[in-house]
Amino acid sequence: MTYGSYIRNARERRRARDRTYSLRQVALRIGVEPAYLSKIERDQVPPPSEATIRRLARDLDEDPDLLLAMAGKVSSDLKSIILQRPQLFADLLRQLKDASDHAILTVVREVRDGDW
Amino acid sequence: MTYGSYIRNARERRRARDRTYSLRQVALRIGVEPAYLSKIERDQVPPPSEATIRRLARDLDEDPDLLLAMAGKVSSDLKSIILQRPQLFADLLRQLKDASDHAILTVVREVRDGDW
DNA sequence: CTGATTGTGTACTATGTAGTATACATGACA
DNA sequence: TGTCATGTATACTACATAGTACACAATCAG
Repeated sequence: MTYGSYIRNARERRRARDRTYSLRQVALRIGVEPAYLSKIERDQVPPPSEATIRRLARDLDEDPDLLLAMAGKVSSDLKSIILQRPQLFADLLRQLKDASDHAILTVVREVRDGDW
Repeated sequence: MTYGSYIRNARERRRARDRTYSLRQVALRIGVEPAYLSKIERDQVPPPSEATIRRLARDLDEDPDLLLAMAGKVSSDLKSIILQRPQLFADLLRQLKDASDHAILTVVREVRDGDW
């Protein structure tokens, strides 16, 4: 599923319960022109900026990291974490590239619970 | 140290041993105009594209991840690793944000040696 | 001392990013 | 049945990115 159609789906689902989730009203709340949001939802323009994606995620109650990923973007806070120690994290990520989800989750838990 | 001055330093060091590391000749080898490389080394322009940084890193035998980081960029291969599983890696990186270098290295080794 | 090489100043450009502004046709609904 | 909200088409824009092209003064090498 593309970025645009995912957004459209998410919005329409909410709209079924809450009429304030029309394209125009969402656009108004997140601070963009309706015409622009329309084009976004039909993939007629590239996905918007990180800031706009975040406002959209908040309004639609969606995971910002997921929405950003669908837009082909990595959250800027993750970028700056990597940029602090680029070689270390480069190694780590390349190691984990082909690991299973389960394996990564195990690492996450280990780090969270471990006594470093 | 800034991106530009780091490059200049690295190049001049090499040049002491190898006269083919003049600004002009490096520029020629990596495929940019000398005037542009000159501006890069004096931080008169923002750092070049990822592709150009990689060619520069190769020519100067420097670590591309480090050079990219100094340019404020995250390697596109790391990005695509994250984009495969954005939420998982987002959790992991945020967990490791304040971990010690030692702790991260331990994780790297664990993943490398562990039987997943 | 001269010819090549070096680094740099200045001007310009193409493409991408991230949108706005206005107008319009359609459908809901009171 | 008029008007109000909805989604969309079209045209335009400001700024950033990633450079090129050319000229010029200094310097090094034979």
